Formats: sequence, C-alpha cells, structure tokens
Amino acid sequence: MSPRSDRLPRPTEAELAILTVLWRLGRATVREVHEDLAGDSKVGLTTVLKLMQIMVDKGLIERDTSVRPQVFWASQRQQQTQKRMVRDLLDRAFQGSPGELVLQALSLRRSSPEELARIKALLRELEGSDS
Amino acid sequence: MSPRSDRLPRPTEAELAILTVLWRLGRATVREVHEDLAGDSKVGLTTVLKLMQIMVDKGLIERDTSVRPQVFWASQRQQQTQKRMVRDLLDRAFQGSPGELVLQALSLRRSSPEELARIKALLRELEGSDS
DNA sequence: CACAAAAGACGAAACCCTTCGTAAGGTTGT
DNA sequence: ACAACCTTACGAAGGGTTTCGTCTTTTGTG
Repeated sequence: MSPRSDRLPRPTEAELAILTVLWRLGRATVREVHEDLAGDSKVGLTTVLKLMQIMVDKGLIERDTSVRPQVFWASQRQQQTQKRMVRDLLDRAFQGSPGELVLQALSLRRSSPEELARIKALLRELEGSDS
Repeated sequence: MSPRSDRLPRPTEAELAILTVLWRLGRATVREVHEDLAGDSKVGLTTVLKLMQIMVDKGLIERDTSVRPQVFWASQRQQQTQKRMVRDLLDRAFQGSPGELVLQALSLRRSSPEELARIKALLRELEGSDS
C-alpha cells in the first residue's frame, strides 16, 4: 500500500511547476493547481490533469479519489526534491565537487542576512567536525 | 563574425557530457571525444558525431572543418555554462533564493578546505558590501 | 427523475532527445 | 590507380514529455 518512496524519478520541468504549487498550497484540486499556474502559463485544464495523472503513476504525488473533486498533494517534501536535484546537477555539471556550485549560487543573487547566517553556521559546523 | 555569445540553449544531458570532455581536452576530434567518453558509456562513434553536429547548430561548440579530421571546441567556458545551469535550477526549483541551494550543496558532500576558505571569503565580501 | 454542468480518463498528435545504420566522401599506402 | 580504411552526413527509429480533444462518469438542480 505504501507508495514506495524508494527512488522517485527526477521531476520534469512541467512536473516541477506543479509540485511547486502543491508545496505552497499543501492539498489542492486540479482546478486549483491550474488556476495557480495560469498566471505563468496558458496550459489547458486537461493538460494539467493529464500531467498530474502521470505524476501519480510515477509516485511524485498522491491523491484522494474518495472525494470529489479529487485532492492531490506532493508525496515528498520540497527539501527532499531539491536535495535530489542539487545532487544531480552536482554530478552532471560539477563533477561532484560542491564548492564551485556554492560560489556560483552565492554570487548569482543576493541572499538574505538570515540565509547568510545559516550558511555561516553550517560552515563552522563542517570545519569543526573536520578530522 | 562577432562571436555571438547571445543566449546559448541549456545543454542536454548527453551534450553536457561531451562539453565536459571538451573542457578538459581543449580541442579534440570526434574520435578523441568518443574514446574519452568510452569509459563511461558505450555509445557509438557516429552517435557522438551526430550529437556534436547538433551542438554546432545550437552554437554550443565550434569546429574547424579545414583540417581532417575536424577539430571541435566548446564555445563557452565551463564556468559560464555552470553559472547558467545554476541560475536555471535556482529559478525552477528554488524560486530564485540561493540560500537553500547553498545549504543543500554544502551538506550533500564534503568540500575541500580550499573550497571552504573561498566560500568564507566570498561570504565576508557579501556581508561587507551589504547596505 | 431528467438534464446540464463539472470532473475525470484516455488516446493521440507534436515535439525533442538519443541512438544507430547506411551511404557518400576523403585519405593513404602500395 | 586502387583498395582499404577513416571520416562525415543524413535519415529514421525509439522513447519520453507536453499538449489537447473527446468521451465517459459523476454531481447538482428543477
């Protein structure tokens, strides 16, 4: 019965857009996802539905078919999916060494002071645990 | 004649593998790229050639057809392409805020002390220039 | 209950990526 | 010059993603 959170596939671009909406809304119907998405794109309602049906098959999202309209939600937390995508990028484009990626990310856009503080804390932790 | 660094498309997975070889070798023939790639994959020589022909069309690489065999090289530096890919991931999966991406990357794999030092230096710079 | 409106399932088209087979063109050694 | 080999171009198959139209099922209302 458990939808097997083994190894979910990496979401495609359109799938990621839907997941982002679901992470924000928590639980939502197809119509709600479509309306939330409508600002950015002009995809039809049945397109979103079809995508979400595929995503259910892939295990990316889950749904409750006992209510109508059906309610969907992401099967993994945003952080989990983000971690997976960072790892993929790391392996494919940075040969596994995170340093350059971090530098690119930091210099690309301004981080909030809170984020900078968290990063510094993590750096201290990484150095402290070293050897 | 102008080098036209306009807006190169994001390289696909197979294309990125070829680019990685070219960044390491500098200039290379199809055969050299194929042999360098052979350790990882078992794609045929003509497959690599076809990919590289497509990449020339897309502007990802360039070639000198006056020599035989033809010589290819990447049209952008690795750092440029990496920056583009980080920005794409940032926009698509992190809603543009780099903090979480940095945290994920740092905690995913151990960075070398040199990299950590560079990151800390950049952090100090970012904080210093703040307001 | 009957009918209209909403929701859902599904097939198929259009597009891109990756792969390779095949054929044409070029080079080299004898 | 000729044969054998290397290089290059190209078409097309196979697979995945995204899109939508259409048909069926369910729900709500007089």
